[in-house]
Amino acid sequence: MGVAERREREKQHRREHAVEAAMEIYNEEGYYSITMDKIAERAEISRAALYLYFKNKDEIFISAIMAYMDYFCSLLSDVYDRRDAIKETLLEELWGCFIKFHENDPVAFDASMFFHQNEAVRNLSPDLRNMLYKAGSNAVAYQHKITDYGVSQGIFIDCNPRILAEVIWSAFLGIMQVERSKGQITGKTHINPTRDIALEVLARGIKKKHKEENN
Amino acid sequence: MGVAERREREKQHRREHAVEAAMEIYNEEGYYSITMDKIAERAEISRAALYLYFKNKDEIFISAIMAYMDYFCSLLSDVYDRRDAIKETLLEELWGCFIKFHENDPVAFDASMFFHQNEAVRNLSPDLRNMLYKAGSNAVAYQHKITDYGVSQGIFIDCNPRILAEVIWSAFLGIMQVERSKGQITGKTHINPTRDIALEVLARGIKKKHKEENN
Amino acid sequence: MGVAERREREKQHRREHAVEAAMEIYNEEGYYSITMDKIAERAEISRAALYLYFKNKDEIFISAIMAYMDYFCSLLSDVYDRRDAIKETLLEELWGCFIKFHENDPVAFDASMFFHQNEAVRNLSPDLRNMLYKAGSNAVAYQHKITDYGVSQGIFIDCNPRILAEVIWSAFLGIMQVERSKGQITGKTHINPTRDIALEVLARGIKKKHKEENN
Amino acid sequence: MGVAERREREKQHRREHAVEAAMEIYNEEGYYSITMDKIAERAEISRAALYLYFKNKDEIFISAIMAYMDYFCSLLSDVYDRRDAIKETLLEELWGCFIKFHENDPVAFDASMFFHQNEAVRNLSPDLRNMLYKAGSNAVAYQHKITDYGVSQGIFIDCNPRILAEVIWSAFLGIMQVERSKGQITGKTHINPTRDIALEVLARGIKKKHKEENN
DNA sequence: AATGAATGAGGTTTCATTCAT
DNA sequence: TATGAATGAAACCTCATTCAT
Repeated sequence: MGVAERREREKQHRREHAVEAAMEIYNEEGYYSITMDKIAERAEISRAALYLYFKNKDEIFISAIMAYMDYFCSLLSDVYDRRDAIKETLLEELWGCFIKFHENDPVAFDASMFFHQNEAVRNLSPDLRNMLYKAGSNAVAYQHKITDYGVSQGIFIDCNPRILAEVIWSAFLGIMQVERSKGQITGKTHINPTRDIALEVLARGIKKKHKEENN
Repeated sequence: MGVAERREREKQHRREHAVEAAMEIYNEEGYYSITMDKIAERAEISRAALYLYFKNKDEIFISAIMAYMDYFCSLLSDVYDRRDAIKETLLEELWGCFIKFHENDPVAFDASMFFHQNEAVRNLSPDLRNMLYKAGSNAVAYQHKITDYGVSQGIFIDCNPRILAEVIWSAFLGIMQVERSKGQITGKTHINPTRDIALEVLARGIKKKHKEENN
Repeated sequence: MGVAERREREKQHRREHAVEAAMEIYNEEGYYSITMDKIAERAEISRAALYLYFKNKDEIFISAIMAYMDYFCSLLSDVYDRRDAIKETLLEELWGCFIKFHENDPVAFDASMFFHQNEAVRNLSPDLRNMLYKAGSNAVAYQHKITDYGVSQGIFIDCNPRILAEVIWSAFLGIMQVERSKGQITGKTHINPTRDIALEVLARGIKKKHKEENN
Repeated sequence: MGVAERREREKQHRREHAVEAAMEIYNEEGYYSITMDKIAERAEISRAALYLYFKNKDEIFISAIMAYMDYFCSLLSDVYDRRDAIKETLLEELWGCFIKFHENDPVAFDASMFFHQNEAVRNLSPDLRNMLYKAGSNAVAYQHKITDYGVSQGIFIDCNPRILAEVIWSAFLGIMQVERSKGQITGKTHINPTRDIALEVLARGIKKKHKEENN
């Protein structure tokens, strides 16, 4: 029993090692430079051993993404649960989910986005593509629920909540990508002023002003 | 000389054929599915001949992007030149540049963005990466000039124009990518409402209200 | 002692399980699709444990074949023992051995033939190849004895009994293989008419007609 | 033109080289020991070059088989065309087709049979499997026509010609396989007496005796 | 100038077998 | 005794690029 348990934990460790290795390579050289060879070398196991833990190359990557999407969903879920208490700062809280998601592990965030927007998804096996799609849908659904609430409560401007959610998402994505692309060239990432001003812009545009309301 | 000229023109034709072929493949199958073989077949040239016109595979793609970036710069330049006349709708005009850039050739737009944001850029030869960077900088510089003008004229909120330019750019990028990613999954692209509401949000957030100013 | 005995019996059980598993896979997917993994899974043993019972992969298969060859020899031996009583129908009885051998376990029959005719035998270890060869020789020897008797008794045409035995053997083999190959393509196996007519042809060709003799 | 022609011929040469190499390996080590590496080495080209001439590994082998099946069909077709002239020795002529087929290139004959009877066919791509199937059907059709004629003319015993064709085919196959398997073990192949006696047996069994007819 | 031919380098996956526990 | 874990060796295939003609 103790044996089985320890084994399971070790196995889990190695899986994680492999995933970390893959992520490091992703970060340093990009998705299409990931090879089983490189992962194996970094994780200090044989190439063949990787196939003990993962069915194929894609699964290594996807399994990391899934975990991060779950984390993101939990953030959103938390905000939604506290919606009545945080009514006044709903947009900021929502924005905070993205920020936390990103800051918790920027590389994993990148990777998640990479797979949601990139052509790479086309070449995935149907199984994995489906998993990915479901995880994505889940997160999107939570966002809709939050913006829906914001609109219904008169906190956000009166427009289709789905589209509103997309605008916020888009803005965040765009900012992160611009930052990332600059980071690639200059070597520095995370220029926070952009994010702050973006939130300000969003806030001005999305939130209904009380004054406006009172008129 | 007439001969040399004609030759040059023919050469130009083939280059264009190759570039178009590469773009078609990019659109249909994605960047990482482009192969010299496929380009050669579509362009009806031999694979070896491609190396007469381009130094290597990447150059084919990059040369297409360069041309489109030039077009984008010309759009921005035009707006900048008319800045005094269009002061009132500066944001809309700027936004319009993005829209035109995108609608003129969505595939080329995609491709441009792909290379600016994607890891692929890291694996480019320094030469090409430099060209790309310059073309990008050029466009960015124009955007800065426009937002700079907007801030200085009290049309936009008072914040770092560079960051403002990035926010606009980010928003547009984000929207396009969300649309594209949805297109990949649902088969439908270009849900205009998102773009419209995004502009509205941006406008509310970025433009200084006269009322606000007069107070 | 009781313990040792029980252990031995258990060991024997597991060996049999493994052999059965191997045969099932052979039947469903073919010899070259047999893997230690699949055998282990079906036999509900660990892959490593297979190496406790068998020296290597081939031995599993071969040991099954050996058992079936023994059964075949016993059939032939029985016919030979009754040779005087069944003189009149010697060919039919001989033929019947093949039929029984085949029908008792068509898969094992296939497997036996597979190894006797196939290239696979070349890649066996000398040890195993030898065992196989001896088992085969044994069966062949019995057949020779029977045809020898047939010729000597004037029941069969007067020709080298060894060759006669081979002709019968060949005919049966050929029929089975044609049937099997048709089975692979049409999904139906065992078209008995072929076998029946083959026997008729053989009988006409091999058996001396009494009339002929009396003339 | 001369150039293109010569190129084509050279290409043909190399294809043949590759096929020969594959066949040699087949002969020496068996089908499942054929690897692209070994073929390339023997044919004195690079592994990659093989993919210029053949789509994949199987195609190398199958293309050889197809050629031999065509040759076999031509033999059968010739016999059928001369059927009226050779009525008396129809069985011998038919048998002769098998003999020639086999003797023209025993290895190729083996290979043909291998693919028709072996499990290997299951793992073929549908395309190749289809080609193989058609070539096989063609040969079978010819055989049926010949036996059909034999029965209708009262040369062969009165039974289903399709089955008769199969019996002949089976007999030949069986003989060849027994010979081959002996060859594998003793190193000698082609024990002609077996074939001769087999023909005699078949002839006695299949051909209607004039005496029998006159009675 | 143009191209068919050739290939080196690299990538993913499979599997029989060994070994520490 | 039994097994989960690990791996070396090998197989197939792809593709950007070079080269002789």
